[in-house]
Amino acid sequence: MMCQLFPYAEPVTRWLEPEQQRAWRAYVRMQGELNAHLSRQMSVDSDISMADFAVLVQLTDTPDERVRVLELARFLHWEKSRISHHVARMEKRGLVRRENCRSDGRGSFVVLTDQGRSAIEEAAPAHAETVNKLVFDLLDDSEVTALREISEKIFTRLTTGECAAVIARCDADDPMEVVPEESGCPEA
Amino acid sequence: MMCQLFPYAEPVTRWLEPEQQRAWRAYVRMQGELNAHLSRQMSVDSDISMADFAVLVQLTDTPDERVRVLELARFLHWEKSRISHHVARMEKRGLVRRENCRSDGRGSFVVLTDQGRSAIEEAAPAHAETVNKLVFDLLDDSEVTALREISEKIFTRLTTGECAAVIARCDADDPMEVVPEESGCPEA
DNA sequence: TCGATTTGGTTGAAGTGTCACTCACCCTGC
DNA sequence: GCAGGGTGAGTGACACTTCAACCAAATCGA
Repeated sequence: MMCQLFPYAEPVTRWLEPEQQRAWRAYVRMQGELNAHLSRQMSVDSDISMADFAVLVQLTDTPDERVRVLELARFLHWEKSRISHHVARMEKRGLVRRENCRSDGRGSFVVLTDQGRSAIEEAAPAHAETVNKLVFDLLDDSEVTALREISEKIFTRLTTGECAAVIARCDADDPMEVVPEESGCPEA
Repeated sequence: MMCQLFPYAEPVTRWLEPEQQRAWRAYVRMQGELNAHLSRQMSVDSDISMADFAVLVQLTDTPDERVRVLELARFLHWEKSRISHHVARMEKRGLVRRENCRSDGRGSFVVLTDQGRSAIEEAAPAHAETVNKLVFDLLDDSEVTALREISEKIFTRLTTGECAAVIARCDADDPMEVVPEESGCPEA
């Protein structure tokens, strides 16, 4: 459809209804504030960032603690250049290390270092505690379920059909894994 | 499960329960993807960013389309240096203009320009349409309400008591929240 | 009245994310 | 084999965010 911007071109914009408007404003502000708070808390409790944490979680979730760069990008839904830059910075700090892939000359692995492992082991408990304090201590079971369902709906919308096509980044194999994973371990 | 990363340490970390875990992962991924999509769409539909949009919304919401710099920071929950830098960039692009405050020699106003006004008028309908398409078309009334309530709870938690104090940035007079003083001054 | 402190705002440097581009390698059809 | 296209990954430039330091005007306190 064409969202026309010109008054004479029959705008017919679908603005938000009042309750939607309230919900949207509330969500946007909460989300911004929560992100800010989680990052800040993470860097207070440890010397890694949320982004570092996300990378490290993926690595520790992998049996041999090594992941191909693009696979990392797909897991995290990051652009490959972002991964590349970020891994370079993490490597400089000793959290990970790169290794060549023998079976594919183009590829390379990101490998967890001892320092990286201890970094995430230090950060994870505090992060989980923060998430509990800021989110789950406030929500009853039905709200937790609602949060999950709403999030899944929107996420699915974003990663299927036209939206996914627009993204068209690294979504080669995204099976929309709603992996229960059932562990209680920290997350990304 | 071997999630006890500090088996010998007594802190007894509160990990997330399985359903919380699922909800959290879903939320985090949704939120990241939604942000990315909204930004991308905004810059496709117009030549401004989400940050520009936020600033312009505040300006158009104000009767005389001029706001003091720090007031802007408080509304948006941004740091003042962020506002300062961002306004500088927007000024360079002609979206806003600075003006000295005559009643307070230190202060300055950010003023909407014609170009800024037409920029937001161009961007707003498409943005509303995007939000509808990605969010509200998928949710029924009870879900919208749930989203608002959950968001408000978390936001309130973030902006009251110890959390707010930790932030301690520009929260002088935020109309939204009443910060109870009783929490003392948590420097840790 | 005058120094001390607070407040409004800017600046510079460093870390981060994105875009567009490049390079090297892999694979397929011929 | 080998040309051409696809894929894995890195790079540089630029936009954005944060932090700490700074400046000048305003205000406070004795």
